[in-house]
Amino acid sequence: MFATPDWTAARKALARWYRGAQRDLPWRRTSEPYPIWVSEVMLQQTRVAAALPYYVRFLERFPTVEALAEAPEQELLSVWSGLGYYSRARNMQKAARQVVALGGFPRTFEGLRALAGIGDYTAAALASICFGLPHAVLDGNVMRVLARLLADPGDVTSPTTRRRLAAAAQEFLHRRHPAEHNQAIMELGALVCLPREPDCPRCPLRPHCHAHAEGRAREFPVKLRKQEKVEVALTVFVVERAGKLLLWQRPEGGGRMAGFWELPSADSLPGAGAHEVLRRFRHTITHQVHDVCVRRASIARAPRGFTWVALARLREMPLSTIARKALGERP
DNA sequence: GACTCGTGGGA
DNA sequence: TTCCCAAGAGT
Repeated sequence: MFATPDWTAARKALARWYRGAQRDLPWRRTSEPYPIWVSEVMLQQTRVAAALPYYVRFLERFPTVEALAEAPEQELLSVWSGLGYYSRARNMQKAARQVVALGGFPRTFEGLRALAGIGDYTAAALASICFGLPHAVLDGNVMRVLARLLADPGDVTSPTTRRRLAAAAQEFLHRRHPAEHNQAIMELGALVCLPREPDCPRCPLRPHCHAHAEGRAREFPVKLRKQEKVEVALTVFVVERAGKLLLWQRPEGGGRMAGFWELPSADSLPGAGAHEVLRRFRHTITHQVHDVCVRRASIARAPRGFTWVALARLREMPLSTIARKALGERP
C-alpha cells in the first residue's frame, strides 16, 4: 500500500540521534519500575514541564510502592491536585496494592497490563524500559512519527489505523534495545516531529519519511474527531467565618473528581446572602467551558452536606482547581 | 466505537 | 481569544 521504509537504516539513524539529543529527565536516571511507572502515568496526556514538579513531590511523599499502597487517599489526591485526570491517582493506589500483594512488579507485558490504570502503552513502556522486553510503545508521538513516515492517510483516532500503526511500531522496534528505541521515537515526536511545525531539516528520519518526500509532513497525522464545547455559567461563594471556609466534598465513591473539595455554588446554597464579586475567570474541563463568577457570601448556619474548614488546612486537602482559582491561589 | 476524564501552554 | 493539544485508560 505504502512504500515501506528501510527500517534497519531508520532505526540506526534514530538511535544515533537519540544518543546526542535526549533530554536529561529524572526518570531517565533509573530503570526501577516504581519511579518509571510514576513518570509514565503522570505523563499520560500531560506535558513533561507540567508533570516534573509533581513527579519530584510525589516521590518525596511516596518514595516506595509500599508507601503509596498505604497512603491515605486524601493525602494522595492532594499531592495530585492540579495535575488532572484524577482517576490516574486512584488507579495507581489500586495498582500499588496489587503490586504489594504480588510481592513486586510483574515482569511480563501481560502481568503489567493487568494492573489498574495500566493499558497497552504503559505496559509496553514498563516492559521495555524496566525489563528490556521487546514491546513497542504506541502513544501520540509514535503515531505522529509513523503516520508521517508512512504517509498513512487513516484517521489516527480510529482503532483500525491504530492497529496498523502498532504493527509498524513493532516492526520498527530495535529488538535488542527496546528501552532506548521506544524513548527515542517518543523523544523525536516531542522535540522534532512536532504536531504543527515538524522540524524536518533536523530530523534523522527525513531520508526515510514518505510524507516529507511529498512535502506533506504537516498534513499528517489525520484526525477527524472533534467535539463541541458547551458553555456553563457557574457562581461560587466564598463564605468565610472565624478563619474558616465553607466547603463540600464530592462523593468519594467515583465519578468526576471524586473526593475533591468544592466551594458552595449558587445552586447548592440558595439561602446565602450574596455580596460583592471577588473575581471572574474561565476554566475548561474536557468539553465544558465554565464561566465562573466568584462572590463573597454569608450564611446563618452551615446547611447539611457542608463543612467549615480552617483556612490553614486547605493546603493539605484535595481542592478542585476551580476552587483554587476562585480563592485566588495559583493552581 | 464513542465518550469521558483536567489542565496549562503555545500558535 | 480561541483552538489544539500532551508519554492514555476505563467504561
